Order: sequence, then C-alpha cells, then structure tokens
Amino acid sequence: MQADHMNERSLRRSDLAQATGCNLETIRYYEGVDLLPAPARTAAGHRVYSGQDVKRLGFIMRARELGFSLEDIRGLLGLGDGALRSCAEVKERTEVHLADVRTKIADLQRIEAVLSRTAGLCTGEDRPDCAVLDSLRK
Amino acid sequence: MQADHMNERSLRRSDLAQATGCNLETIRYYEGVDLLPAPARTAAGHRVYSGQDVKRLGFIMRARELGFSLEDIRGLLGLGDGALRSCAEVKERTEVHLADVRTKIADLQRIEAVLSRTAGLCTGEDRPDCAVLDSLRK
DNA sequence: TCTACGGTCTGTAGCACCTACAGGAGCAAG
DNA sequence: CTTGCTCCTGTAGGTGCTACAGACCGTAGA
Repeated sequence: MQADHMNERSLRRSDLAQATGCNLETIRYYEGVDLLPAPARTAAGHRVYSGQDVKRLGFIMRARELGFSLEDIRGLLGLGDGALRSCAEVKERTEVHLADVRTKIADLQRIEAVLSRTAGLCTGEDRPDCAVLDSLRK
Repeated sequence: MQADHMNERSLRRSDLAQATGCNLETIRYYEGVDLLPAPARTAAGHRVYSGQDVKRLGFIMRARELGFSLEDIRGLLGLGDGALRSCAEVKERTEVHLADVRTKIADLQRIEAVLSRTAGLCTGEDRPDCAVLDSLRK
C-alpha cells in the first residue's frame, strides 16, 4: 500500500467525468480556465478528485444547460472578484440572462416563420428554380 | 484619368460593406473561405467590387440571418461540388435546418421556464442565500 | 517477472465565425 | 508637402470545447 494510494472517497478524472456526465477533456479545460480548482495529485502526477468536485462540476453543468456562459458561471460561483455574491446580484444576473434567452426565442420564431413559409412554397420538383433561393435573392 | 480609375459601377470594400451591412473585415474573411470570389484589383492592389458582389453578399447575409451555416450557404450558392442545386435539394436542406431551428426553440423554452420560475422565487434580498443557486446546487 | 492494455499526463491544433490590430502603402484635399 | 483617411497583408484573439500525439503509469494475467 503506497502513501498516495487512492481511498474510496477519491476519484480519478474518468470517475469525475462519469459521475457528472462531463467530457473527460472538458474537465482539464475547466481547470485551465479556473472554473475548477487544481486538484490534488498522486505521486505520479495523476489528478485526484473528491465529492466536493463532483458537486462543483455538477453545478457548472446544470448552469451550462441553462445557457449561462462560463463567465456568468464564474460570477455565480463567486469567483468574480473574490466577493461572495448576494441573492440580489444573482437574481440580477439571472434576469439579464432570461431576457437574453427570450430575445433568442423571439429571433428563432421569426426565422421559423420565414423558413416554414418559404419551404412550403417549394414545389420539390427537380428543377433549378426554387422558392427558397428566390426569397434569399431579393 | 488612370487606366484603373474606378467608374460609377465599381465599389471599394467599404462601399460593399455599407451596401450590405456586412462588417468590413468579414468581407475579406468570406473571400478567404471562398464564399465570395476573389475580386478584381486596381493597379495598387485595392479590391474592386460590382453590383453582382452586392447581390451575392446580400444573399449570404440574409441566409446568415435565417441561421444557415456557412457550409449550408456554400451549398445554397451551388458551390458544393460544382453541381447546380435542384429545388428538391434546397428544400431538403431548408427542412433539415427548419427542424434544427424548432429544436433550438423548444430547448430555449425549457430554459426560459426554469429561469423564470427560479428567478421568481428569489427574494432579492441582500443575503448570500438564493433560490437560483439552490436550484443549481442539487 | 514480464508483458500487454488501458488510463493518465502534457502541450497543441482544430472546429465555427468572425473581429481586431499592427505596420505599411496609397490617395485625395488643403 | 502634409494630414488624414482608406486600403493592404498577416496574424492573434475570443468562446467553448474536442481530439490527437507521444510519453508515462499501473494493474491483471501468463
């Protein structure tokens, strides 16, 4: 039994990836951009993670799913400038992001309308003229 | 009057940018990735564009606004493999893209629901605990 | 004990789609 | 002739990963 033998609470990078559903390489990337702290290492230099890391990466993954940018998440994690974020600040960020999401939805709905209308005009025949192209041409 | 003096039908890069609303540098980028043909040049090496270029770049810009990728647009412009695209092919591409747009809308609507619900739970008080953070924590 | 296989390490390049800057040259007006 | 704008080129940066090469490590079976 070696001094750096892993006990049952320590995880390798692949374990962390599996536990969170995160891509293996992305973990290293998040460490590089300071979203995850540099983990402990075995004598051989292998990264060793804990349950804390699973929680933190899980938080990041859920925030990403909600469309927060890495910069947003840095703020939500309280890394912005070392200051702990208050509820008011987090609510503010969330509402800005929410407005952004709503704008994107509206944009996509306009696009959806145009695309479905023009695609509907297509004859689908095997000729080089086309309603979609015509609508883009002018 | 020089041999390469520009007449009233020829445009400089900045004119093309203005005519289409495209960013100046993006024009050069599109040339680099073969979306726009290499234009004629004055003796001094300055790019000279025509009304044809305005139309083509306008087409590209409108397609971008509808969310088509540059690769899609290459196809729509018939650059794929030199073959002229038929209406059927364009319709096919458009419908694939439309399905993609609809998926994105649905995703964003789910996100919108979660964000507005959790933001609504926030007290907005100046304390470090927060409904948004709680929802991300587990 | 040797060996084969897989996991891990590092750095770096690539993806889409631009945007911006540095450093030099051209051109028109005053 | 000088000022000030445009234009040229090449290249770096941004976002958020993903993937690869080449080396090392660790373990299970023969």
